[in-house]
Amino acid sequence: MNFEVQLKEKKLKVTPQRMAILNEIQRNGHLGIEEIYENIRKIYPAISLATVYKNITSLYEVNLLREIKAPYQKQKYELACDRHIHVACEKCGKLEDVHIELNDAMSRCSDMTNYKLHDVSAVFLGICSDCASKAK
Amino acid sequence: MNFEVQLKEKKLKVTPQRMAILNEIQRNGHLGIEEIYENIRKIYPAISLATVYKNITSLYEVNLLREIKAPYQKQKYELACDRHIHVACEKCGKLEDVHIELNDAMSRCSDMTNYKLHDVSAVFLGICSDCASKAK
DNA sequence: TTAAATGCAAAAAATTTGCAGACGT
DNA sequence: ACGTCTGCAAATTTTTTGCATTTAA
Repeated sequence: MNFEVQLKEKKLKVTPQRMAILNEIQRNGHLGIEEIYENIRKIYPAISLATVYKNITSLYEVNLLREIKAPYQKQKYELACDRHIHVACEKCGKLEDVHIELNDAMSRCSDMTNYKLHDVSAVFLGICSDCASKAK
Repeated sequence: MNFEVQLKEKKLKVTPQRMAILNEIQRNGHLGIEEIYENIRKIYPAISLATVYKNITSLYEVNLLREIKAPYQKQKYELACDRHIHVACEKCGKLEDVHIELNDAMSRCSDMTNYKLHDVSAVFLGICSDCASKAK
């Protein structure tokens, strides 16, 4: 996936700050605003937090980014390119992607509520295997 | 469900503010902090916003409340008594409960990730029937 | 009686805004 | 050249904290 092309499609300018944000999120999978800011600052010390906020907002509005809202966690952002859900470890806070479909649940849900549904934000909560083995 | 009893079980004192918060959430289903504060203030003008925050936190910690984190929405709280998921309307912002199980998805997810999972936070996104009919 | 809860005010944290100058197209 | 984007500082908004006082148990 080529960020330059995607940005141009969305009529957003290709600035170094914007590219840095996208690359940073791509590299890490899921990041909060403050983490994005701090990580980019290591390479690009002049970037301003306001710029990060503004970019997250605009990238979010054109659907290049997606918010992840998980219980017990701060808001995080990920690239919006593929659809998936998440698991979160309640011990260590780790968040991971899981590529499963919830289509059957979505259609059951649609039947029950009369909503036209097209997406889901789902986070399964539990204990990761690392934490489970440490606990013993 | 009797809030007094539940609070005592959790060793929390039964104060009028706390009862007002629980009743308010029960009455409305899902509310954000500011809404809880404003609604209670109508009946109980002396309540302080800090008290609302402190109570939400303590009620949340003893599992009487649950956070709902939905994309595009502020954080809301609901009574934690029964397990269910949500649908959100992207047009009008309405949030509704849906009582379906995601057990099959949870076990698939557990198999794929080696997490021991026990809960899920899920919000299906789409358009409610009201908004769908208006759109025509 | 005593530990916990409240309300207030102040502090801290998170997010947004306005604007002049810089930069991508 | 034009309109967008950036960075800064200030303004807002949201959340937390400290503490004296009150209150439930």
